[in-house]
Amino acid sequence: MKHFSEITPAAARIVDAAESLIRSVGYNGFSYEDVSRMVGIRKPSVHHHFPTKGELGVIVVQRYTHRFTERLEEIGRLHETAAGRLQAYCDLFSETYATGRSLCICGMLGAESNAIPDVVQVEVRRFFEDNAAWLADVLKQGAQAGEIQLKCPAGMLADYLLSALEGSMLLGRGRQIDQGPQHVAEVFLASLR
Amino acid sequence: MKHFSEITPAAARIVDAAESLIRSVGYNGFSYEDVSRMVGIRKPSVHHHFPTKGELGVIVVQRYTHRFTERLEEIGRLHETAAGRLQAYCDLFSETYATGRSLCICGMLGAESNAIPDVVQVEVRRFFEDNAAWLADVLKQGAQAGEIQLKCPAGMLADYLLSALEGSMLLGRGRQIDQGPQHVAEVFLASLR
DNA sequence: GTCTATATCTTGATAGAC
DNA sequence: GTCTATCAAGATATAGAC
Repeated sequence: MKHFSEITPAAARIVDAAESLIRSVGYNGFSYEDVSRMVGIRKPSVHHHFPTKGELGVIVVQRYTHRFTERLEEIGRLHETAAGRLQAYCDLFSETYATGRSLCICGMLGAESNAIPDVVQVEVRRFFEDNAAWLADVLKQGAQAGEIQLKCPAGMLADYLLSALEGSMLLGRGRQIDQGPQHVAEVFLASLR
Repeated sequence: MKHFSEITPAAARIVDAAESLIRSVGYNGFSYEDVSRMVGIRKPSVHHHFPTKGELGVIVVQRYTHRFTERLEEIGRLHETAAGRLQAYCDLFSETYATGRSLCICGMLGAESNAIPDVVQVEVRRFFEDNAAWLADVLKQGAQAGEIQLKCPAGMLADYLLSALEGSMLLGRGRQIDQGPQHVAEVFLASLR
């Protein structure tokens, strides 16, 4: 299987379509036919770039995780305080949800975990581990600097915040409302003061 | 469409199977063939009880919501304090997840919201609204009684807790770990003191 | 309530030409 | 890189017998 960084422009358009479809209807909710329609090519042309659906799924998640990681690094550079970093992190989710009630790719695939190829599942897991570790780190640094007070272990709080963010998107979509992760940062940060 | 309370024992076994399948692989992850295998009858026999998949989905969610509501009433009777009620509420989710990393039916269907029949979506929405209202009520009563301190509006906190619970199941499954909603009550209640 | 048989469509995937 | 043609399997669903 090729690496996501080596894909051609034609393949990238397919990955774009697949990413958008997974966000909206999930891995088991879209087909090669859907992708081909969105990109404007025929089904076998999609298979030419990604022989199996599993390979396509893997590339989608790998590229997503890579881009997300870049945003995390950017947040680290732009914000000095834990509160600032956590707020910016939550904003990533708010912005995603604000775009047509889009879910996090890995939130969607996490729910579908039992019904997707193992190779895709592995990538989803990596995304969550990376995010939980990054959040725990931000919380620990903030506590050491005396900016925030941790009433629970940092790892537990990190998991908790990530859960609330992913869950708020799921809830918002399920309730068919525009209110998604917008309040999560507010409530979470209030609990650290 | 018939009401969930009027289903025959044969139909109930089909609903059991469908509920378990939705929990595990989602609405778009199971087929009538899967149901027929689990129940031990043929596909057309499943259609005899539930002509369309949408009708089956509706009955699954209606029964689930009804049972869940009964548990909420029970919690109201058994526990006097807000903390006790919230802890018992969180335990409902923990117990579900502890059973083979099962998700909440409506958490799963909330994610799949864009890819399920409208009639099912309506039921999912009702479940979330009911739960959010119940939680907001518990929080309000607890605050009035002076048991807990609300740093944010009750409705916002209710949504937040529900998000964290649903999200923690999704996260746990995505990370393939047994740790699910167990810590949510702990962290949430700590933030109210 | 359950069955066999069947219809119709969609799905993921391949062969081979241009 | 894209196409037409094709396939085998699976999906939802119906007809009609027992």
